[in-house]
Amino acid sequence: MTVNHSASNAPSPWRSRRKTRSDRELKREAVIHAAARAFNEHGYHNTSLDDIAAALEVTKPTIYYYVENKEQLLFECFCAGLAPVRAAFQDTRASEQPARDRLRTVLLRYAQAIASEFGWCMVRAEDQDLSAQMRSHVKSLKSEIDQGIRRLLREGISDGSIGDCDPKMTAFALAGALNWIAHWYRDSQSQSPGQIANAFVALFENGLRPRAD
Amino acid sequence: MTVNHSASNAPSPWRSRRKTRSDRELKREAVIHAAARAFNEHGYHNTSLDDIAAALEVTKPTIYYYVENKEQLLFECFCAGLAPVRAAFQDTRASEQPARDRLRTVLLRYAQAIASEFGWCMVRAEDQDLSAQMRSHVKSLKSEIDQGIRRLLREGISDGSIGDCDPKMTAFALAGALNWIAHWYRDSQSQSPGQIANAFVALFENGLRPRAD
DNA sequence: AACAAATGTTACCGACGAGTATGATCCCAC
DNA sequence: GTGGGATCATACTCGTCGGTAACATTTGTT
Repeated sequence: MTVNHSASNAPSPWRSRRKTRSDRELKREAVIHAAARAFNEHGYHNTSLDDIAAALEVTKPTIYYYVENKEQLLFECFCAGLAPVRAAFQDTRASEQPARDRLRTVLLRYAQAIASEFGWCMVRAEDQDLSAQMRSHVKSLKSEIDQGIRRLLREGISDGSIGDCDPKMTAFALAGALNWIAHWYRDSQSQSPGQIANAFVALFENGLRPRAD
Repeated sequence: MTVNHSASNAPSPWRSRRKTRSDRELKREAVIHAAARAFNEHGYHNTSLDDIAAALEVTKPTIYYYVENKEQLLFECFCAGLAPVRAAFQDTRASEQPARDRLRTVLLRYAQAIASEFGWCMVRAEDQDLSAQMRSHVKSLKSEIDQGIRRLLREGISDGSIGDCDPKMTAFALAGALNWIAHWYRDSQSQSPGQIANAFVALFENGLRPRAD
């Protein structure tokens, strides 16, 4: 399947002729970004490296000049999307708020990450498209997120800000609801990622059962 | 990637030599089932038709004798997994319970469907691996489920069994949490699909905020 | 016995796509 | 102005895999 990617906006750094020292890093990031867009739109297997190259107005070997292979491309997209989530966890570690509030901010940033161009890669990477070692690498990163959520839940149960629940199952439910955003969210949607996250957080906090309140 | 599928149990109807009239339909279902297992384990693109054939101790053209092409194979898996969910909706339509209880039973059966061998196909089908017309077909079926959930939510808000919420966002959150089961659930897990579904339903109904109750 | 339909197999084609060998070009240092 | 590294294109290899044509075998029917 050959696809016309010309619709992508964000012009590539190739058309502008300026030579900085960090030029290379910029271009490398542009490659990752283009890959993310393409994967997001057509899926990993339905995106050829020629497609990505064409989106950058470049040829395939150029891609290989900045990246080892297609697999690493997916991995880099995964990491790019994951970084802000890890940062969110880092931030909450310093906070003194009750765990439920810290969890809320983490989920908010998580939702925004999923709604980003890297969201699809974050959700779909690992599966079966990666080599053994990269898969385990991704797996450990994902597990880190999962454990972080579980920890916040346990802390919440301890400090009384969260009701009694199974941290493992609850973390799965939370992550699942958020990850699923990558399957239906599109930029042009009416709702912003922040609004979506808020709606989700409200649902998870209050539940569906009507409150006497 | 060539994979050894010999570990699959469920012996294929080919080894047993008995000739019923519905033999063909049995074999066809066995093909679908084998495909589902293979897709579930290695992903759609990483599963060749030779792999599926090998799992059935048969050769590739035999697959084509029962199915038009690989795409239809995925579609059939999707339908096979979806059938019990539609049945669940059908059943609730006759019920007189409050909407929250009807929703609960639907979610329970939905979770069990996702945890089945067809779960992976249900979640992952559509995306970009299908032709235009099949994709739209799958899309409408999925939309039907989505609308069904939204309707139950609205009815629950009306009859007072469900608190005020945005039906669209809530349906997305519910479906996402449940669909995600296909990404982490494995047969040998400690929790049964029913237990998982119960935990999820409890979470969604009561929420994380501690109840005065 | 003989034919026809149903079932499968062997052996192939053609396309696509990841990855590479080789060389062209451009820029900078000296 | 020249060598050398950085950057990128042309043109290719090569394996895989979906799909098919042609043939074999079995079975039910008359």
